[in-house]
Amino acid sequence: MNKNITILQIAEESGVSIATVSRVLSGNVPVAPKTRARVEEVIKKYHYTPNPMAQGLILRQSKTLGVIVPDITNPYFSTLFTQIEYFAHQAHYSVILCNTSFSATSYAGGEHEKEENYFQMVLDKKVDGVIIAGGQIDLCEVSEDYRNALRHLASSIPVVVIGQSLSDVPCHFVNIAQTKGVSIAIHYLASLGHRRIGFVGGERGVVVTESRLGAYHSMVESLSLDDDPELISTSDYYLPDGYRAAKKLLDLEKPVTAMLAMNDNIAIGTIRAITDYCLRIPEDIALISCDQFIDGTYLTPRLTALDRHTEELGLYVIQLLLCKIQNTAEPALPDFSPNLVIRESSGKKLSV
Amino acid sequence: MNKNITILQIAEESGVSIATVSRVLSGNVPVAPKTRARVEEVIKKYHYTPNPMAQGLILRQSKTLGVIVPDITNPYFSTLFTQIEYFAHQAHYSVILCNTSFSATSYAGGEHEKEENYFQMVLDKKVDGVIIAGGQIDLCEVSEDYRNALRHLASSIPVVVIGQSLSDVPCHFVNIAQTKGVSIAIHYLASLGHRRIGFVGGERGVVVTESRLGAYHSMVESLSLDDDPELISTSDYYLPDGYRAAKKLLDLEKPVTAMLAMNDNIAIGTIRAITDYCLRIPEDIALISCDQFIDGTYLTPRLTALDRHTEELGLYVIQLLLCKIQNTAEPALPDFSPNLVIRESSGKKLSV
DNA sequence: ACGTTTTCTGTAAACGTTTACATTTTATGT
DNA sequence: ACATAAAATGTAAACGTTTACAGAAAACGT
Repeated sequence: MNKNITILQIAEESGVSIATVSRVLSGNVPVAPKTRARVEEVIKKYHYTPNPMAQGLILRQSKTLGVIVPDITNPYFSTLFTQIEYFAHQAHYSVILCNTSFSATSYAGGEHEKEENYFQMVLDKKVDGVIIAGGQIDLCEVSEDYRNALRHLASSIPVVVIGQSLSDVPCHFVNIAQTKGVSIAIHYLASLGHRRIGFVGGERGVVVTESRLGAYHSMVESLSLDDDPELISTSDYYLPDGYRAAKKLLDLEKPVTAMLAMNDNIAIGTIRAITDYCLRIPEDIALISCDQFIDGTYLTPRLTALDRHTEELGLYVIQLLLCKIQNTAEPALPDFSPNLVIRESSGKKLSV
Repeated sequence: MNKNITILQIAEESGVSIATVSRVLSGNVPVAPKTRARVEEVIKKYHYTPNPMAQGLILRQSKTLGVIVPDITNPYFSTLFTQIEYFAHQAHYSVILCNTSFSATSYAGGEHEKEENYFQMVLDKKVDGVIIAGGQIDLCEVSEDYRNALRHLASSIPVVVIGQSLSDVPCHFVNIAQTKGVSIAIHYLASLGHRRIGFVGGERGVVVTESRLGAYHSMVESLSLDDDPELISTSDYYLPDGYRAAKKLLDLEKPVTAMLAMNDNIAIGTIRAITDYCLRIPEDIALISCDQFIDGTYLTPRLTALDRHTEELGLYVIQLLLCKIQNTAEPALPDFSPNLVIRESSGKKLSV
């Protein structure tokens, strides 16, 4: 709508060539103080900033990043994004957020856009780098199409992926061990005297679920807890799924005394289910959640949960990406071991 | 990292001029079918897509939109964003998400970036349009700086703002009445026999809070309910705030029999507080939330809440913005009246 | 005052497109 | 077959920058 003011007009108004204007803008090139002052004044007067498209064209960079997540409505991803965006902005990058799939609740029909399309999109957009979190990378079996698309993307621009490493794909994979948290939680429950611990929620075929299951099993073995396939009740990651999964556990002949919920949504569903069976938390059933996005302090009961350090992860991946783009030294990998925040829901030591 | 393939190479390989290639790309210009086929083949072979910077430079558009929100971690904004991004993507726009402030919990220190800076940023980025939701616009008193910045932004590109109208600012303001929902909720509670209804949470000086307070008061008057300033317990919008605000109401000498929580977070905090006082919901206190982002079906108790139609709002604003950009007819304003989803927490008719 | 170095500034090409205009090719009517 | 109209294609300018290179001005030593 408004006339766009260009470097040429700045040049004319300050009586120099466009090259000089460009030089005062760039800052690190010698230009006579007197000239610089004059030009800067005119720039200020018109609030001039260089057209990023023209700049991008010649500099071959867009100062734009892509972030690809499945569902920004999920607190895990929005927390991650918040960190990414903050530090990107500090470094004068803006970020395009790509939301590849709708959560079933947020859009009638639960439509999905193929992630591969978004890979191509950010490529076409000429973003300077991409961060990918969640989606197909979280599946144990990644499709060949996805693999190829990711390889293609990563061979053009720096890509940081939060998830399992894929061989032959030149991304920087940041893989957070999901096993430690589960071990800590189970260990804690066992220390309180629990022998039958239910595993609630988490989709099969998803890396997190499977590795957590692995940790669950090895803890069950090493602590000689009840080893019963019925104690595993997986489901999707949303609230209603958790509700159903928990019910399955409550219908067992030999009841569980503790449950490990795969995330806060599952935990809320589980609370609902336990209450429906007129049981109390933690008196009848102890509960621990593997995430803490909702502040467990204020849930009823106050929820014991694992803190996954999502903020630190976000900071790390954006730093990593910027380093890759600017070819500087990579930051050290922080310690992402989760810690257990103990509240009400896990209860006290069982009296035998 | 990879060699970029340009229109020139496509032209050479298919033995035509770059103009012809450009024409087959554009689609709506006559080009001999034989030529078109040949060129298309080469394009496909190289997966060529035009450089958006070069295109943007000459076409004076970036096919990029800006969305400015205070906190993407808040389900209201992430739901809104999901819709916006989906339809933007369908229309071949990508969207830059600007998160102007950190929620106190998501970043140590709770830093804030001035929204005005982001206004300038999207302007510098040459986005084709902007959607603004939340932030200063939600304050009853908008600063002059903000006003000026917004005016400046809106005089350059199409801007859709979800919030109160500001005179002399050429934005399209979408203002959702917050009063209706409150009226419905209070009316319902009154119909159950409640006379002392508490107002929990919501920051003073914020438009939503004040207009809801207005609705509250007029309902209290028209239904001759207890009119007591002590029944109003405002606070911030986060969970711990709701907890504190609810406690204040519970400490009253003459207790409330029902509470209206300003959103789900407040409601969860309120549940926690009521439970801490060893009171039951809804038997002792009925509760209604003004939002429903968490699926109230699975909370304990199942939460009665107002559905604000946030998805529809998202769809509407993105449609609106695209229409403004493309100069097509505006969509009709949908009916955003919230509806009350009645569940457990509001209870049954009081026995007198 | 004059050559020489140093510092500053201007010219012009390049980035990869789109499109008005000119030109060539093809189709049409006789 | 030929003039003419219609259709397809090519040429070149333009979009707004950055920067290598060249040229001008200032600073310096004698």
